[in-house]
Amino acid sequence: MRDLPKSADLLAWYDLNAREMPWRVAPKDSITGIRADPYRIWLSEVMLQQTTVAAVQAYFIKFTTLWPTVRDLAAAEDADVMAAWAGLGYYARARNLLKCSRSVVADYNGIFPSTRAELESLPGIGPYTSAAIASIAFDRAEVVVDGNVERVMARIFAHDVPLPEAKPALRDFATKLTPKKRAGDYAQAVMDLGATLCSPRNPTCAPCPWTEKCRAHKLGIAAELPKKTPKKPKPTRFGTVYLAQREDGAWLLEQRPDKGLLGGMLGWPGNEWSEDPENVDPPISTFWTPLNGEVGHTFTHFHLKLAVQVAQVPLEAAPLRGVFVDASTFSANALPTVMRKAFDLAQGLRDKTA
DNA sequence: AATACGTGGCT
DNA sequence: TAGCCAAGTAT
Repeated sequence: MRDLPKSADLLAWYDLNAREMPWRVAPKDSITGIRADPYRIWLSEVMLQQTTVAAVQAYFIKFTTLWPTVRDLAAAEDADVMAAWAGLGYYARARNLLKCSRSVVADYNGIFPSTRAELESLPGIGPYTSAAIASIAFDRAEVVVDGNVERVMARIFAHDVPLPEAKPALRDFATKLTPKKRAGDYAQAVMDLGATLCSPRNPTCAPCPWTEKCRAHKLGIAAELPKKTPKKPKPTRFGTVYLAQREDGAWLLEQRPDKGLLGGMLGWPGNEWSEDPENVDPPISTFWTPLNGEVGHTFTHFHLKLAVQVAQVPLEAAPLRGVFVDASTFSANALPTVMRKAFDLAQGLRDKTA
């Protein structure tokens, strides 16, 4: 492969244009040997999995304020961590966050391991996150491959094999370009590039430090790459949730099983969501009022239309399922978004998808 | 290897 | 606006 782009050119761009983030060390500090806190890098990288920087910021501040160190997080109540994660999505990440923090405390004396292999053996840390932590927090020369890197490589090398088939080839390209020195800054530089200039829809090639070396730009096909195999259409599933409020204001909620959709999160009792749902007994025997409208929500692999029923129940009411959560303790913000939407609908708040 | 797993923003 | 997309991992 001739005329490869130079990592030094990208690093020079990064030194001037690095985006500020609460978990980041500025390039000038990184150059002088100041390293980011592995705990904060790990936490941010897990939060950033399939999630935008903009969405992560507030959660990161909240988590590091509540739990400044991995020991603090490991000692936290599961329910508090799940509630703090509510709204961020992919809840297995929060469950694995707890498992990982406890493993770091129990097996590594509260000190994050620095090698890629050790990191990847921890819950919730895969090939991308292990390489990101090892390079960014520990200055190891690991090859970091995420969606940004794949897109940038596909364009630089005008590689038109569709994803995911192209993954091995794109990783090989990334390996060729990754420098031994400042690998962490380089990784963050490619990701910044992908998030700003080399964006998915309308890449802004003029200011890119690698334009001249970019084969896709030369061919005028940057915006067409990477190719992707078409996705399957999402089916629509239907369901019903039951919102019961006791006379004293307490709400009837249920903790969902650890496995599966919204696993480990609090939610309203209801039936199983499917294309052809079966009826289920309401969680309390009482007079239920079906609400007008419905909650519309789209998950990764299906659309959901959710009917909502509400009831007021007396103090002595005994639920068949779930537990009453005190009005003083309850916060709709501790619910996953789809459940919060149902609450909002019951409160008469306007739901744009209803 | 293919599928399950959230959400909000952008076009 | 309906679909696409984001710093992936687990199974």
